[in-house]
Amino acid sequence: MTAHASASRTARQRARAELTREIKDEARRQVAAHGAQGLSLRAVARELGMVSSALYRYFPSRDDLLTALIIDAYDALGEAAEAASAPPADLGGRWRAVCAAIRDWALAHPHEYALIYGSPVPGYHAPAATVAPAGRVAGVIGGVLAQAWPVRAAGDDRAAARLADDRLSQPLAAQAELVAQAIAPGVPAEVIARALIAWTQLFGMVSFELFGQFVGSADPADAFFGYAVDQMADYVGLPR
Amino acid sequence: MTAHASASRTARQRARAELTREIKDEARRQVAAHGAQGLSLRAVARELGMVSSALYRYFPSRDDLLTALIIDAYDALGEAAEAASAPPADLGGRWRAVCAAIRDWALAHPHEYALIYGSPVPGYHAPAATVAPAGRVAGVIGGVLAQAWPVRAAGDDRAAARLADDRLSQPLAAQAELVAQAIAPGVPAEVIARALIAWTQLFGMVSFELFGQFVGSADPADAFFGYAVDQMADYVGLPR
DNA sequence: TGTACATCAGTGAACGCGCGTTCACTGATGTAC
DNA sequence: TGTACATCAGTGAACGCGCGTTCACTGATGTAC
Repeated sequence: MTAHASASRTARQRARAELTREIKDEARRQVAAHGAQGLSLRAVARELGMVSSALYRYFPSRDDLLTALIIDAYDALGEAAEAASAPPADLGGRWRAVCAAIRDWALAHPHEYALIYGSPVPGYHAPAATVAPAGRVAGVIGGVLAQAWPVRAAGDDRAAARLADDRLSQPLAAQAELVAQAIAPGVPAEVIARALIAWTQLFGMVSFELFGQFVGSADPADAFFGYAVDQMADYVGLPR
Repeated sequence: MTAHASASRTARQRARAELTREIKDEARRQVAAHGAQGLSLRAVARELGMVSSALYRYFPSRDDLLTALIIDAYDALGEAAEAASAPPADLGGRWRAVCAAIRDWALAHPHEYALIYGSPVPGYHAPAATVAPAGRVAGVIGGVLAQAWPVRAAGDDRAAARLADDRLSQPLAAQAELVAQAIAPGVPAEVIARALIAWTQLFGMVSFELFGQFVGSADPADAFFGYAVDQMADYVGLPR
């Protein structure tokens, strides 16, 4: 093993990384066009000008390729949310920016969104490797809350009074404590419980918009989206 | 045409109605087991002991059979919600009962729930015939609000004060008015807007539970579900 | 630097499968007179 | 009530398709000495 060979990647390694990327890109294109079940190894190979069996050098099965796409989708959405939560703005502004980034990403990549937040693909079970990237968005929301809490605890606002009325059942309190430890240290369980509501509302709303459930009510959804994000900011105690 | 023939159904008509039902039942069983894409006309026919081409006497294509299942699923969920909203209980109790009924139905029929509230089946576009049954659940929620509003408008509670702070943008106000006209006459747009939030939160929460997004946080979801339903009741101004 | 060997990418053919849909047909059920 | 005809349900064979995955292979790239 020469110094050169160990330090830099061989041509083979570069080619492999490149092709792995191209396979995923083409697979993503197919998912974008026809949904998860429209992903076909043969079609990917065809499009890339290779023989279908060659793909097995890169992904051991169709499901593994799908898993890679799922992880990438979680990562892409997580990255968008993280970028939107970057500090310059005030805390309420960051919450709004994160929500908008999530919605925008979902609207721009509807089938990838469906891949991760839609109904699970029957017969496919997400392996453990998808758990960490799936948590990135939750981490961003937790981060905003964790920054907001000390500010709020210092003040003596209306919201704090309302919060005191919340009574969490024992199991919920325990779950909320664990969530706080994981993504929002120092934030009380009552706030976490409210954040879980905001979180489910946000994704419920985005899914409804994407999946066509707003036809006849909040369609187009822009106005309602902005309203809901503001209301939820208020609800979890973020400044307007 | 004899009086007999016109009044009662012929054996043929009875047989046809019966078999149509059996085909849908078997199709539903397949969707329950393998999801929407696991629905195969050939497999349905096989299970019913007939030849696959015979199904075309009952449904002109696979998509039409799927549409029938979707309509039935909306109707089943709508019926469950309607039954739960029946009067004896107080208004807050009815809201809770409706939410619980929706969740219970979803947990009992996860794949049918996914059929109607999950990601749309790619390549399949729901025809107009699905719109009316899809609105039944919304109608139930609207009904509870419509009954609650006069009671609340008469009293002079904290919630009414909070409501006055809500400022709806013009497009949202217009959409909310239309919704009110359709399912909750007399209820102000501000309450409708809040109900839209409760509605998306409810289904977002149910979908998250079903699709596995609560792993690591609100799992099992019972405690959180009860909490969220209470919070949302409060939020839309229903009595505890 | 040059040679012998090991590793790996990509090929091409094949296996075995299930699917939706069409079509000409047989035989049973319903209708009109 | 009985007969002639029309309607309709179900059959069986076929069309044409695409899929995931395996396997023995060739030839290029990388490694050790």
